[in-house]
Amino acid sequence: MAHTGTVDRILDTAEVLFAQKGFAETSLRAITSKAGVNLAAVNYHFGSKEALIQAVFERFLNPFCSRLDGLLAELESKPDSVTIERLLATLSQSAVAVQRGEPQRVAIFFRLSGLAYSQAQGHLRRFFREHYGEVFSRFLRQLAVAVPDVPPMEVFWRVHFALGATIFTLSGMDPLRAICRSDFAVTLSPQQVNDRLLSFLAGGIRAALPAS
Amino acid sequence: MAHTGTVDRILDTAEVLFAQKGFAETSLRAITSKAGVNLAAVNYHFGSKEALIQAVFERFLNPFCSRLDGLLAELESKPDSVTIERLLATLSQSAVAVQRGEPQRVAIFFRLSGLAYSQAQGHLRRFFREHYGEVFSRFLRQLAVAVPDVPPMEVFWRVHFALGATIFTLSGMDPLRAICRSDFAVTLSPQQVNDRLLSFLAGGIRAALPAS
DNA sequence: ATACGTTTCAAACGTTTGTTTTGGGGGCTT
DNA sequence: AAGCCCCCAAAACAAACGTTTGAAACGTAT
Repeated sequence: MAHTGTVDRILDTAEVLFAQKGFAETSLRAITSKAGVNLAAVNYHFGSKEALIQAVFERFLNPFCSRLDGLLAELESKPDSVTIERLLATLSQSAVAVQRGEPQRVAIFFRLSGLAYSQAQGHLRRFFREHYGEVFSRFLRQLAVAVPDVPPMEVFWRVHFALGATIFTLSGMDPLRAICRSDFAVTLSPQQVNDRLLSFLAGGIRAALPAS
Repeated sequence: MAHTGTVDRILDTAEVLFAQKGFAETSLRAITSKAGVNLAAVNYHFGSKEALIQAVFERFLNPFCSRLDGLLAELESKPDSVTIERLLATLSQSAVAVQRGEPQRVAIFFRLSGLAYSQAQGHLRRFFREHYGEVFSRFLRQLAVAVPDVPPMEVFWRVHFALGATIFTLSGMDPLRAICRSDFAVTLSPQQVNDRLLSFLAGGIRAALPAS
């Protein structure tokens, strides 16, 4: 860990602080002082705070999406074995693969995604859709194949329901685990929480359609 | 609408602006100028910006929770007819009941809740738990009765999964409906989205437990 | 050793933020 | 009328923000 460059030290620190407190609530001074670099380094290397935020996302989403894209291409070659569980596992696997070392990196990633979604900053939503919209559509098409008895539009909505549950859960993973420990005297690992989430999502996606 | 007091004009405006842009991103000057009141009025009537945020939530959550509490008390008297669908409908009904007039008020409410959750600031989370934790526990107990084959701890987790899906969906209700309209040429009403969400949640809560 | 492009640094810039101050009007009661 | 209390308004306050500046330090190639 010693002797990493200024750019990476800024990204490492910003990623954690953004996830902890949000974008507007995290000042460049807090980032640079904790990272041990000069205040002006952010504007020098990234141009602006907004560009730094996007750089944090890119460092995560680029390897995640390329990995996911590759796995989805594999699945497309054998379409009869595509199930909800396998698709969700593919997502989970892609997220885990890009966290080099720290296991809590996935939680940070989803927490940031939740922030990006809730803070309806126009620039971030555009950024997401332009850069990663295609992979998302690909995943959506695969999922529609996996549940042929659910119309595509219903799949669309249910994927967003599932996305919300996922982001929300992984955003508040640690506080929720603490509540679970104090209320039920049971300490779940993040992996166990993940398993529970996945079965919930699969049940929701497969649920009976509402009587229209 | 004419001639409302200064306090209510501040609350009405703050509620909308907070939901649109977040707490930190909304300045007191933006609120007061749009509300047509003096800048100092916020600190005079509420004491601080933080207190204003809490006041916005209280105006929503107090009637909502008292209404929900009454409906839950009714349900407790006849415990054999308690189902997931009825409990979820009770929630939905309580939310709709406290929106006097504007139907979009519920969306604002959930959007604010999502913001409060994602901005993991201690003061809001404490505030939520202290003021409304008991009603939430009551709802949780009722739900555990409705699904006797799901252990209470699993119910706890699934409720939070459902909460995430709900907050996320109602937070981004309008953008999601726009995407649905452009991708599928179908315009869903908020009520129709709500129906779809409820069946998704019921399916998730009832899903098969993960093979531990 | 000199020159050059790149990176770092301390300092300051102009804005915007939440909050406080000061003073001036109504509407009461005594 | 005088005193009191609640509310409003304009101005000023100190602090924090993102950003910019100009010079110093760096490594490297000529």
